[in-house]
Amino acid sequence: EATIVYSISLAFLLFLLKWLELRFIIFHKSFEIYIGAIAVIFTALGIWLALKLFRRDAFGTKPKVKTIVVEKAVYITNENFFLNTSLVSELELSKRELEILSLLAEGYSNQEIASKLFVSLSTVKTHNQNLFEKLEVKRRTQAVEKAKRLHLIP
Amino acid sequence: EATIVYSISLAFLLFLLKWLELRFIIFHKSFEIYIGAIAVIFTALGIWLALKLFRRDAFGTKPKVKTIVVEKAVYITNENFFLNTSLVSELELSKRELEILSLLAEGYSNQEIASKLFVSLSTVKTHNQNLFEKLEVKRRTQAVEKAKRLHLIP
DNA sequence: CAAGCCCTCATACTTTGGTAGCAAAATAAG
DNA sequence: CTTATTTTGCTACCAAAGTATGAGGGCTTG
Repeated sequence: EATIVYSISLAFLLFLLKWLELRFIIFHKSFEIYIGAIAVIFTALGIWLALKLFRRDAFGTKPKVKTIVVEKAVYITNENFFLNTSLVSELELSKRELEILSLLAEGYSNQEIASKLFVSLSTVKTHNQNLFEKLEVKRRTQAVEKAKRLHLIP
Repeated sequence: EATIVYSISLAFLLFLLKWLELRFIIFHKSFEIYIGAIAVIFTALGIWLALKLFRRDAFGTKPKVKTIVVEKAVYITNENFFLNTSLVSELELSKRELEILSLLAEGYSNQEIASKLFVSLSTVKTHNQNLFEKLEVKRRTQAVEKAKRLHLIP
């Protein structure tokens, strides 16, 4: 589109030049002025063309690289729970202990846990003992509270 | 700066033209070609100047819009806890019961709760009974789990 | 004021939980 | 294979939690 306009403009200008040539042929001394006029006109044409072709706003202000920073809220809930593994190793909690910890948090009794894990009540009690000692608590309810707080369980 | 370059370029080109004029004076027939060459040269100069002046990248492509999405972690903690009041009234939980429920969640024993609230152990036990019945649970640990799940406590 | 609810407390009893100490398998690590 | 850790299990005792039932005082409301 712009190219067509340019072509037409060019043709028109060449025609204008031809006319000027005929008209100012007598002013042989002003040949340089003539050339200068052409230079100026075509420079302007070039500038206009550049602006047109590259579809810039006529003002040519600052670079148009807009940086839009969008803050996306990521809600951290139980859904995206990640085990605090470093703390687990620090407290030297075993797999089984963590397993039992989860079941404690879900409100199961020792007997229920024993049944679920196919072990005896004694075993669960032993695990509890070790668990409470490692977590430095006295009761299962405290263990659950602390474990949740330390992200050991969801 | 660019203006200076332009001026110098213009001067140089005019000089070149003068030289060309002298050299191609014999080719009188190619006067139009000469003019055309000037037109093309100055058009190019104009384009270059426009790009230079308005500090565009030479490619002049589309405006670049950089969208940076920053993921911001929003931790859902006690801070944005709102009591599920409708559920409280639905379950007919009293103030005192909710109070005790919170203390249960924090891992306190019945005796500790009694001391904190300046009531007897019996009273706490009674509250617990009513609480468990209303929440339809059997143990304090289940009560805490359910209460947290139902947003009755943080 | 009587009815209803909440908070309080008590007794007696049952169940569950927690402590202490010990020890045998199973598994992992060297 | 040996050593260390984990998992499992036991007995016995004590502490805490939970159940059932009753009851008195305070407060609100029809």
